[in-house]
Amino acid sequence: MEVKTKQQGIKVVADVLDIIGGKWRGPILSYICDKPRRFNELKSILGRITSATLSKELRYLEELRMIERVEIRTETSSAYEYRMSQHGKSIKTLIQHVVEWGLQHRRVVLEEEIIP
Amino acid sequence: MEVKTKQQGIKVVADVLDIIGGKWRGPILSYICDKPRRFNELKSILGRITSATLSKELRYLEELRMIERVEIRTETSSAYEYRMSQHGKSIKTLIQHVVEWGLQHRRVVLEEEIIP
DNA sequence: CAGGATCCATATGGATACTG
DNA sequence: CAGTATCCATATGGATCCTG
Repeated sequence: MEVKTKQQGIKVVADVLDIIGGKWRGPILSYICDKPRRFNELKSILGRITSATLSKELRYLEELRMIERVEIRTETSSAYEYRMSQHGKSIKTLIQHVVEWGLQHRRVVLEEEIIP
Repeated sequence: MEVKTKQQGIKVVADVLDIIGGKWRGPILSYICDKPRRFNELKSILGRITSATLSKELRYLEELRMIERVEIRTETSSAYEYRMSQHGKSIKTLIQHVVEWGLQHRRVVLEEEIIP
């Protein structure tokens, strides 16, 4: 698979933006990336997200094969955690590229504002 | 400038998504990237965008220092074109990274669907 | 040709309340 | 703890009409 037309490239970019875009999906992925997280753990790290929203976003990221919901059983209890899928892990590098460019962007914009 | 906390990293990512996200900003940048474009040229390439929307998006990308609006004067007429700023050009590489990851993502998701 | 002004449709995420 | 169901607020982009 490769990009043959600009139209296709644009669609591929839109796919990716759908995954890391929106208000929460980027942050959620970035926290799960570090280590598997429990539902309420994510909820408290993320701050102002509601259960309903977090639930929806997690379902969607699962559907996209970015994360997996796994049951953790002990003798006495069971719990769930969310972790990156094998494929999901690969987005970490991309996010690093995004951050790098974003920092450069800030430098440029700030400099222009300091020395107009 | 560097990222010291995850919170900062998340903000930087949000900055970038604001630039290439939304329905039109990615496509607009990608067409201007190739070569300078006129307003109505963009409008017709982009297809279903209205003047009002295109106008808003272009103003915003200018404000972000991604593109520049330049007047082209001849003896008999004047016209405007939009071109990437020096800084704006640097996003091309990032978009390539995004496309590469996006293609990999498609491969993974499609394969899983073919062989469930 | 290159837009601005105004008003409107829809999608995203939020508030609230509830369940096993 | 880990969610779901329902309803709702706001933001993004669109439709339409107008201008120099």
